[in-house]
Order: sequence, then C-alpha cells, then structure tokens
Amino acid sequence: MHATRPRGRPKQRSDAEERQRIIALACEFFLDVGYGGTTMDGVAARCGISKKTLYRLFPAKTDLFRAMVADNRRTMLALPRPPEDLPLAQALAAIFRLDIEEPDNNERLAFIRLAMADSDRYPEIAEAITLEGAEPALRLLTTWMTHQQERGALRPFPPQTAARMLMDMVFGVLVKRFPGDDLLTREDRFAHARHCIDVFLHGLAPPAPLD
Amino acid sequence: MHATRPRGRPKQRSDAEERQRIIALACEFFLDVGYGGTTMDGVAARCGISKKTLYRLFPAKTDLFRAMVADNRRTMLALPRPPEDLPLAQALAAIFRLDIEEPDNNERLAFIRLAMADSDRYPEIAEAITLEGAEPALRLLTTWMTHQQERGALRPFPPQTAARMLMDMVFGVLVKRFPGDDLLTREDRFAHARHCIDVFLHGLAPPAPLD
DNA sequence: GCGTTAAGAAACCGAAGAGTTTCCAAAAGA
DNA sequence: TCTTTTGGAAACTCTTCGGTTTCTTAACGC
Repeated sequence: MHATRPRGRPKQRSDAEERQRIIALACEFFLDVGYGGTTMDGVAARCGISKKTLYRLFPAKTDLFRAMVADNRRTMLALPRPPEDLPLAQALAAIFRLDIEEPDNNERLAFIRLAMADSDRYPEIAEAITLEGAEPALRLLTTWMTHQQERGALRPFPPQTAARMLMDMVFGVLVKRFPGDDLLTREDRFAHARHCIDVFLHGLAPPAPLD
Repeated sequence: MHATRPRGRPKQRSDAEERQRIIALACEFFLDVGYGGTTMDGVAARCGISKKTLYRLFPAKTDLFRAMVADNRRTMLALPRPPEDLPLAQALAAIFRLDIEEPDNNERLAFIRLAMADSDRYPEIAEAITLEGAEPALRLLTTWMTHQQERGALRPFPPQTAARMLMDMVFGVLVKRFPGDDLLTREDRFAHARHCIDVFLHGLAPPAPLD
C-alpha cells in the first residue's frame, strides 16, 4: 500500500499479478499449439484483456514466451536424487516421474514436446528452452549414471551416451503421437516407459550380478 | 515424338521431366528449412521458372510436398532383410543403414527430422510423411523383432515396443542437435547408434545364451 | 466537475506468403 | 505474316499476424 495513491484510475490488479495471470493462460496456449501457433490476439482474448494491456506488460511475443519458460522452470526430470537403496528400476521410474498424476504430467509432456518441436524453428527461443530443460536434465541423468557405475550397479559405459539413449527412449514415446500409434493412454505410455527402463537396465547390468 | 507436333511453341521440357527437376530442387528446400520455411517463390526462383509454371505443374504447395515425399520413398530403414546368419548387432546396423555415406545419410536425416518436427504443425502433411516413412519403418522393424524372438535369438518381449524404443534411441540422436551437444560428427553419431544397438541387444538377450 | 490514469474495442500498419492474373516475348506451324 | 502455345516477370489479391494507435469509457484524487 502506498501512503498516497497515485492520481488516476487505479490498476485493477498489480502489474506483477496480472503478468502472472497472463503467463498462466499463455502457457496453455504455448503448450497446446506451440510458439508459432500462439497468437497475441488469441492470448489477449483468452485473458480478457486488450492487446494494448498485453503489450504494456510484455513488449513482444518472445518476452511473453521467455517469461513463460522461466516461470515454468519445472524440469523434465525429478531433481531430488532418490534414496540410494532403491532398486534401479524404481529409481529411474522416480527420476522420470512415472508416478505423477495426469494434469501435472500433461503439462510436463506438453513442455517437452514444445522443446522438441519448436527449438529448431525458432532459434530465438531454442536456447531458452534447451538451457532450462533438456540440458540440465541430461546432465542430471549423466551424473546418476556415473554414480551407479562407480557403485558397480551398472557395467562401465559412456555415461552420457547411456543417459541420452534412455531419455530418447522414454521421452520419445511419452511425447510423440503418430496417427497410427496405439500408445494412446497414459497407462500405455507409462508401461512403455517402464519397458524401456527394463531393457535399458538389463542391457547395462554388470557382467557378474552382485545382488 | 509425335507424328504431328501440336501447334504453338513447344514445351522446353516435358511436364514429367520438369516435375522431376522441380521435385529434386524443392526437396533440398523442404529438407533444409522445413515445410513452413519453404516458399513457393523460393522454389520457383531456385528452379529458374516462374510461379505460373510452378503452379501449373503443382496446383498447391501440399501437392509439391506430397510429390516430394512420394518421390523420396527411400525409407528410414533398409527394407531388404539382411541374411539370417548375420550377428544381430550387424543385422541391426544394416537395417539402420549405419554404413551409408555422408550425402545419402544427410538426406535421410533431414527427412526424418522433417517428419519429427513438422508433422505436428501441419496436419495436412503429417499423414503423408507418417504413412510413407515412420509407419512402414516401425512395421518392418516390428516383424524383424518378432522373427528374432521366434528364432530364440531375443527373449520374449512385446515386439512393437521393442521396435519403437530402438528407433527412438537410434533416430533420436541421429536427428536432434542440442546446442551443448557433443555428438556432432558422423562418427560420433554412428558410434552412439552402435552403442544403442549394443545396449538394446544385451537388454533383450535370451536368458540362456545359445551361442 | 476537472484532471489524470487505466484499459477495452477496434481500426490500422507492414511484412510474409499462398495463389492468381496480366502483360509480353519467344517459338513454333500454317 | 498470322495464329497459337509456352512461359517469364511482376503486379495483384487475400489472409494472417506482430505490433501500434486512436477513441472512448471507467475510476480515482482533488
């Protein structure tokens, strides 16, 4: 609160508040139809504000997008390292968050899809997305791989290569939707993801099982 | 040759010939900048013809694209099934064509990239790409998986799931280029692909090795 | 009431790009 | 030469979309 309110008509919401509200709505747009498919007219209409107000708060479309990415700093993978004694399959399931519920997950998948689809086309935003999402995720998984190899839980293998192939497998099916695809339901896709982890762990199991 | 040439100015090339030439040039465009990034003005200029002629031969942009896809029926995978007695790793390397040379491969990768990136955005062309490229490839690999399982060369596992995860792994890295990516050279990527096959085969090896 | 600020509605601008059309020159047969 | 067909150059239409501006009304302090 100000001791003295400024002269004219007061803003209906504070700028910060309004920005948040816009980002939240715009996020749905971006995640739904991508960067190119999102129009400022659409966002303004959806927010029930005029383009004038929208452009006052976000001078350009890229600003809005960047704000959305920054706000949406939810990473692709679970950052908190799961407890060491978990079976590897469960640990990976936790890292890939194969347990979270629909709405949360849809948002995450949409974000990943956005990253994969749009980063080529709009170099301006590619860096934002990649640096916020894909890169940290790959790094996280790589260090996890390294750690498991040091423990002897996985056979020696280039850790980044392993991380990469696992991410490609799991996210590949979580994200992509081919017309003739029969992996449509959440259960199907999560089952597929677990299959990936299964094959992956078998493929990287150390020669002499420790047990 | 016609016995009697039609009245007016003869065409410089036959329509069929000219279509082929246009498709070849347009292909470079599509593969380079994607469907959305390719303009009919650009194609016409590149072909050294006018838009009028271009539109006479291809009434719409999608027609040109479809023709390009059809012409480019080079599949992602090698269709001829490799000889049975090949070691599995070599068989898969052959199927994924990890032996072909740069230009050929670049073309293939560009095509796959196009399929992955643009099929979401332009539903009109998604079906063309998917039906020509991704779907047959997945089917081919699935039958191969089934066959190997029947031979006892692979442990029982949902074959389509297996095919899918392998394709995601291999193509994932062949195609994607993250800024911080260190898999840049052809050798790096093919090495990665072989690693994928290695892990995959270890992960699906039958419990009692036959040898 | 008056000045001042907020904000919506809607027109507007400019650039792209798909697709069309007009104009004109070239090249053939008659 | 006259007619006919090809085809390039370029202007044009139409739509979309990012971004700007104008006009108006609402809401406040004074």
